[in-house]
Amino acid sequence: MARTLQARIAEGLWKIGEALPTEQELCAEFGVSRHTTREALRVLAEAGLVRRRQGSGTEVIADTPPALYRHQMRSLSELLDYAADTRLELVPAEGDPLELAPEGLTLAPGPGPWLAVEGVRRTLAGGAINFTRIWLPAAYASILPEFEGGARSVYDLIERRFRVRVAEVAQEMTGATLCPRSARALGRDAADPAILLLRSYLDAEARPVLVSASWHPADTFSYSMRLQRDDTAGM
Amino acid sequence: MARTLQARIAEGLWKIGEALPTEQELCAEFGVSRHTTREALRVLAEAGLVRRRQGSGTEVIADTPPALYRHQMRSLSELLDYAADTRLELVPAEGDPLELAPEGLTLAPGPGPWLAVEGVRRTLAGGAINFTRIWLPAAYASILPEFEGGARSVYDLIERRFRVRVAEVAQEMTGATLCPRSARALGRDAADPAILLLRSYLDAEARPVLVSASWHPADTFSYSMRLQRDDTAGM
DNA sequence: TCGGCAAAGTTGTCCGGACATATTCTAACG
DNA sequence: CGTTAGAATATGTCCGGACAACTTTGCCGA
Repeated sequence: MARTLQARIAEGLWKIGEALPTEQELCAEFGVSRHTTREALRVLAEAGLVRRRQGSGTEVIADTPPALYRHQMRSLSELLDYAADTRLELVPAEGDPLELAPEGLTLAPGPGPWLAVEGVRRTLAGGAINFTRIWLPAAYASILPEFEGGARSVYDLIERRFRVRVAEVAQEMTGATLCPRSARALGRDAADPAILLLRSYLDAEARPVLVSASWHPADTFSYSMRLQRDDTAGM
Repeated sequence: MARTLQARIAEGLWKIGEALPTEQELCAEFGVSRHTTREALRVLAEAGLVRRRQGSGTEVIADTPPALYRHQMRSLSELLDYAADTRLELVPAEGDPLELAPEGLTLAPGPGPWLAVEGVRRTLAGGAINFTRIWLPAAYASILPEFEGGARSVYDLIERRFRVRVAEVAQEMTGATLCPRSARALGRDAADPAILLLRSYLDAEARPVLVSASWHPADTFSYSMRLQRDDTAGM
């Protein structure tokens, strides 16, 4: 039954934004109980094709199942293979925070001014991994003294102290060269090739909670991920 | 009820690998109908905490909900921002396929020999994006004449022709330099910095369907992704 | 001892009903 | 004409039951 309904949606019998027949009408058409109809609609909702609202009805929100491949991880520390045993020591960045942003990074003018801090992420043995610069709303500045660079990350600390919640992370990698500042911090040449990794941590309303940039020397950069195919259960 | 059961699993009342009480026993303990019990177990199964098997019972497979953050995409072409308007022309690679594998890429000895093909991916305007080398089991060689480099990708073609299904993609990016072969193809210097992207397309039994490596000049490399937090529905 | 078969146990699917809750519509009232 | 209270409508949650499908177990016969 779910397959039949999906086929109908796919061929446009009900278009996106339109309402599906009510549960009772579907029961009558297919000659099944409400339980069976609800199960079919549940599958469609889980596949992201319809949205159900109590009292209002069932609306089509997509005509093809989205998200065929997914990459999932327990925590953001798995985003890069930052082993848990790395340290980051942060100091205030010199200069205008907005001027320090690399090309490609736009700091949306938030409710208040931005604050920039920076430092080198190292293994416990002391080897440099990257040079990181973090921008955060100045309202969150009070967490910085608490940050020891150990287990917790800056965004995690902000989430706990300020009752905000990161809902989405946008990440971009580009090829670049080390800028003078990062080259100095890493003990390398400013012209050395590097991978620049930009990240924006956004809350549910897409307001930035934290923005970061990290420069990785190209010869030590590594990133891996596994994507699993999602067989839109039940259909 | 689902929350209660999850709490019990989290505190180790039932350990990973053990069986939960049967539906009937849970009904008796909570004083609810089987319908309600099944709904709670369904939520746990959806969260990835238990696995249910008809006739056998319900087994604990994790004590904390996995996958807090997920990255999902409609198709693998979104893996890299290969706009749809790129072309890849492949020719057989010279030499022993196994010898051509870059460091870090292991070609598992499959049921038969490997075949290697290679080429340059370009925009329709002709600009070079990367140099790609693809290894595939020689049994799939017959699809190569069909590959025009247009809309379809090689793995898609193999899926359609040979009734195999890619279940998982493992991807790794590392900093590197262009090798002599790729430098020649791209018209650059072999010492130029590059990002080497290795991908393995695996079927459900983790057998490789296709393996690829692509060398991207660092100054034109770009990759972006968005991760969404997943609030383990219903709990 | 081993294989096969039946029985018991467990989850999957389906039925029909009842009430709760959220939304939308409508008609009466100010 | 605008507002509001209530009715109608829709989905959410729950009950109790029946049978099907699959797995495991144990008994029995070869």
